[in-house]
Amino acid sequence: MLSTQTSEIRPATTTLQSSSMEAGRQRQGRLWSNLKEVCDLLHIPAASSIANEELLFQHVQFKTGQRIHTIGQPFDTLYIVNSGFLKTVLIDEYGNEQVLSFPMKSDMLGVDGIHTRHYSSEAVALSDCDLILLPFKKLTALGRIHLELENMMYGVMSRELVREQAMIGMLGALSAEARVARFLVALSDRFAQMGYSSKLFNLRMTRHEIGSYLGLTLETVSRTLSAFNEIGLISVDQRTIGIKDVEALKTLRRLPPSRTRGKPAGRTKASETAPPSQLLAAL
Amino acid sequence: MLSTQTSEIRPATTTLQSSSMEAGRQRQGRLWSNLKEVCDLLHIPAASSIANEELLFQHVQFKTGQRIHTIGQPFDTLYIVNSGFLKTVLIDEYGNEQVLSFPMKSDMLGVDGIHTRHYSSEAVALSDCDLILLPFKKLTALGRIHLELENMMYGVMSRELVREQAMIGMLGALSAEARVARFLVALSDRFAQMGYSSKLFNLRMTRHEIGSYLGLTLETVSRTLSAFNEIGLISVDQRTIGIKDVEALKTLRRLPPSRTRGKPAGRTKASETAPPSQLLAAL
DNA sequence: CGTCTGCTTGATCAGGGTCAACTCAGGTGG
DNA sequence: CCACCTGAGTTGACCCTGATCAAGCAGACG
Repeated sequence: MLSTQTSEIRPATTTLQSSSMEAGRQRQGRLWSNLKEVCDLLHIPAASSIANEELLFQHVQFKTGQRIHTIGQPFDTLYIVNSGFLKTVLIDEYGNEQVLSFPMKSDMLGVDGIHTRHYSSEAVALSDCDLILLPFKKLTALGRIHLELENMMYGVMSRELVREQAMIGMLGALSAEARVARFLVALSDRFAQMGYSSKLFNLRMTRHEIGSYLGLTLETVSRTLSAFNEIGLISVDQRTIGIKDVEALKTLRRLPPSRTRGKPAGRTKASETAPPSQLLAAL
Repeated sequence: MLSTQTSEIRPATTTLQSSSMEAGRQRQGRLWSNLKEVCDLLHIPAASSIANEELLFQHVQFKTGQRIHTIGQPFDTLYIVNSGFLKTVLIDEYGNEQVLSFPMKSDMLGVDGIHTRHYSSEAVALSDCDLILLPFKKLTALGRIHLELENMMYGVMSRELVREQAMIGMLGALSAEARVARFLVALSDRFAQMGYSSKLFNLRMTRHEIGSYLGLTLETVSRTLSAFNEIGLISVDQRTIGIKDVEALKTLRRLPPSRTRGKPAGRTKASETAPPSQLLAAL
């Protein structure tokens, strides 16, 4: 499913269209990347690191719907997304899914497995994907030699932590409209930084998955998108989203104008700057 | 602002009541711990590590209400809680607080600062605290020599990540009653593992802070505690909580019996096991 | 002794969840 | 090639959980 729009980079172990690859080489019919390429992908300097051709990391392809790892499975490798889109989910005691993230290019997967030595979440490909394998042991050993790598590791984990903190903040304090709005903005930014259009893009996930991610029902997501569409903030056509008014989406405030406030004594005096914007009064 | 309580780092150079300290030694009128003590505190083997007396980490005391670090402040050190209770908070664009965690003994603070080199959250002492300073640079350098330390670092960060994932799952899927119930169970477990009573303990935080942490209002928290009290799950007297029926608290299911479900095709067939328990019908 | 902060409890309201009907696109098989 | 089926998405009607507003109380503190 979704294969129509997936497209994306598909190294297909068979014919290797190196054109679509930013980096990589074949060996034994598989694709490999060296340390420098991995660093580039992660946006880290990789300064002194020699483009060591002996030090190669294997790529692996997953097709839409395939599981990268499951909950409880023994952990031993991290993954970097080279191309494609995924979701990570938690499964609760009743078998319900809770989406935790939508990893895409340059994101790292599997970090949650380090602690208990078993993955604590499940990762599934939402499109055909190309991932780079990073055997954890090997990686930490390397980190001791190439300090940029070590920094990268700490940095990536910290970044992930900050991301989740922001997520908690959002779930704890924002209205449904605000959540959806920020979700769209975040996606837009992400696509931009991957070199795609930030104004027009395709959602790789279902309304249900978005809802799970945002702590909402799929109906609410659908209704909210429709509402945004009606007031001209975006255009919606199935999975295709057009961003019309980023600023409005960014500043869209929670409807409950307070809560959890310590002292309204605005810390950043920027408090009252945001426009009143009862944009969604139309609802 | 708030300078009354800020004051930062106050190593209590004065009288040193070593009684309340589990480990540490004086030097220049300050308290220090060696690597082994730090490892013990974090529950990591610390096997080969020599009880290196040259390698000392400084303690710092904070009084109730003091700020350990603030958002945006340059990052250079991590903290381990040796004693006391804290909260970490995010401040949104309107000055509202969002509680992220309630760190206590053996928890690590400041990890979110690694990525951007600036703390992205604020930590405040909810009681008098004793923290151990871990200069990040020094720590990573040490990690390259003492591999247990390195492991510890990755482990702690991963653990924190898993904790936040669970938090996201909770905020995204559980009812108010279930959140409060799980919060109490988690606290109970935590106290137990610190050697305190798991059946009777004092909340170190206000209803408001609990509410913020759980994504609820203080009124809802208060009402829920009262309800638990009435049906005999717990006893409540101000900040003092007595746990009466842990099991009920643990299995207390979300009231909305579904949502976010992918396919009811129960993965773990344990789906229907939990008791129907409309425990709170009394509400 | 007045004030302030934390907590409890009640009354009211609405955001968003639930249930349900319907449309649409793609895939399948006769 | 088309009928049929399935899953995604949209939309409406209804209602419940939990937020909001408000009043009152108790302990801490100057």
